[in-house]
Amino acid sequence: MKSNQPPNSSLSWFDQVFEVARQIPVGKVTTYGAIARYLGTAQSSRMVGWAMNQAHQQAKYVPAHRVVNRAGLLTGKHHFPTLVMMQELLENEGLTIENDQILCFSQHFWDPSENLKF
DNA sequence: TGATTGACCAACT
DNA sequence: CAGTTGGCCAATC
Repeated sequence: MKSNQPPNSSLSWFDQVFEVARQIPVGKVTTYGAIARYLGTAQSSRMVGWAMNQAHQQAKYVPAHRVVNRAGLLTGKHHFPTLVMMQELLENEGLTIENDQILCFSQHFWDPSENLKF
């Protein structure tokens, strides 16, 4: 263990993913690539998904259900306690999901680079 | 200790 | 037009 964990300065790239994910407003969704791109590493979108895997491990609540792939598909639903939990959560926030795909995805898409831009 | 995987995206062939 | 590979950071085997 004891990987290369930074002492206590700025958050790691990994922790920044959780920070951005927590900033997603209710009823909005974003993509792995959008978060990765916001952090400056669009090609690291795979790690965003891996970060979500560790999301439940974080002390802070991370709305991983609001993070989907570029096609608006609930690719990460399989990692939730129940397969329908992710869809239920999104539908509970006013979204419409059909066949594991978010309808009107572009309308509910929330880009951190457009809302969290400095 | 090194190699592999992981909820993706984009470019190249 | 469709299939394959590269890439990034961190964790697991």
